[in-house]
Amino acid sequence: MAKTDTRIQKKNQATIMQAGLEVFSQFGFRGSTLDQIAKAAGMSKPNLLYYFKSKEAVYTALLARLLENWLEPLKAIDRDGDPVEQLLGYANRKLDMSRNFPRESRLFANEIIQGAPRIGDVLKGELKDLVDEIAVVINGWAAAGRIKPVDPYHLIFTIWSLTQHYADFDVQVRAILGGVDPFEGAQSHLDMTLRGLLQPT
Amino acid sequence: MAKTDTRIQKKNQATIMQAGLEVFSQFGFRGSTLDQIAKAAGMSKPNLLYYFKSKEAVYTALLARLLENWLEPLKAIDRDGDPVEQLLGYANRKLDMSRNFPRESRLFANEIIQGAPRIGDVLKGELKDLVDEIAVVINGWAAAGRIKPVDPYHLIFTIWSLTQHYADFDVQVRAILGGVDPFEGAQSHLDMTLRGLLQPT
DNA sequence: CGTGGGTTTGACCGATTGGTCAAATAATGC
DNA sequence: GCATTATTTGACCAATCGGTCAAACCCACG
Repeated sequence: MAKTDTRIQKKNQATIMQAGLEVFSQFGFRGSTLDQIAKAAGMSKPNLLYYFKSKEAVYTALLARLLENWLEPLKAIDRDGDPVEQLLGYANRKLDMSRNFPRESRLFANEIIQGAPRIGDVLKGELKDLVDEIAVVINGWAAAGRIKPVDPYHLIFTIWSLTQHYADFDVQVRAILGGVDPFEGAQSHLDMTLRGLLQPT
Repeated sequence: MAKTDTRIQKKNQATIMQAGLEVFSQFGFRGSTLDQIAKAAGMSKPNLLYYFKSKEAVYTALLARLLENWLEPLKAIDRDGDPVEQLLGYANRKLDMSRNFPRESRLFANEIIQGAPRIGDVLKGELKDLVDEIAVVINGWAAAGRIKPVDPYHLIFTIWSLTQHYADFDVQVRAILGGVDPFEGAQSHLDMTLRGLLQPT
């Protein structure tokens, strides 16, 4: 029953989620309409609802998939690696995600700005636990003198904001840079910022 | 004709803009409804439309007021002052705005994320000109060895993202910090980050 | 007072919203 | 080939959307 996903089912579900990502990331949940998503997916509204039982179902499916990819880089930090290398590697991975998946970043940003009504529990649960754990590691690094003493939580916020900014505020960044590719200079500037903050003198 | 704004007119216009800020900053333009705003303003929908001729009029009035306050701190940078002091002062002013006017920040964030359909011209015009001008000043500071050599544009983006993050992602920040006040540690961490990036060795 | 302006709102409008349903169509297994 | 199932959609629904309008209200000022 649950395993009978046809080729065509998989394809249409993927198409719908792609279309939903496009629309939701631009207008947020309440600002998006099923007609918009159906049109972007190239199918009729009833056909869309044949695969997802509601607008909310499309949205939560997108959020669920997103959260997996979102937490992954944080988990990938090597607690036994070189501190500066690990933290810069994490930041660069996040920056790559902003470059390659800007719509996912904006979908997430929209959800948070609107008060995270659907993922507040994840933030206070899984995400907080993960950050708490990393914070202990970072505090250990600082205590050992391997990085400068920093507040680990605000360090994490710093990395998040610096990287996601290029996806979420893409329009503004490009308006100011003119024709220059934002990600060209972003990476080296990000590295420089974090090195200045972390590297022991 | 244009000067006959009664006491009650001023009061109701202010009430409506307050309510509009509350609603728009949470749901964006398309996700907000006139009924919501009218209810938040404690008046009927036709009464609201007696003071603003459309939903769009409320929104653009809010954006116009916002943009003034938004550009002001950037203009206030003293081109002849101490570089590090001026840049840290600017960052701290922006952080104060995130603390004291988080809804304004989220209103702006919503508009940008959604592609800035109503203020794209301001971004590419007035804002870009202002940033270009500051960039020249910063490059001058760097050339004189008064700050480390940095890309002035990405430096500005850094300040924007670091400060606005605390308003725009407030829910996430508080979810992770638990009961701790975010702005407690934010300011010193921000200062440390920028000093590490700017201060010549 | 009372009257003329500014103010407020209930009722309503056409358009759009999320979602349903029965019927038509396409694919699949035998 | 044919029947069965999966897929697709036009037509439709109640609710909500932004906005209108005429009538009621209120409040100064003579």
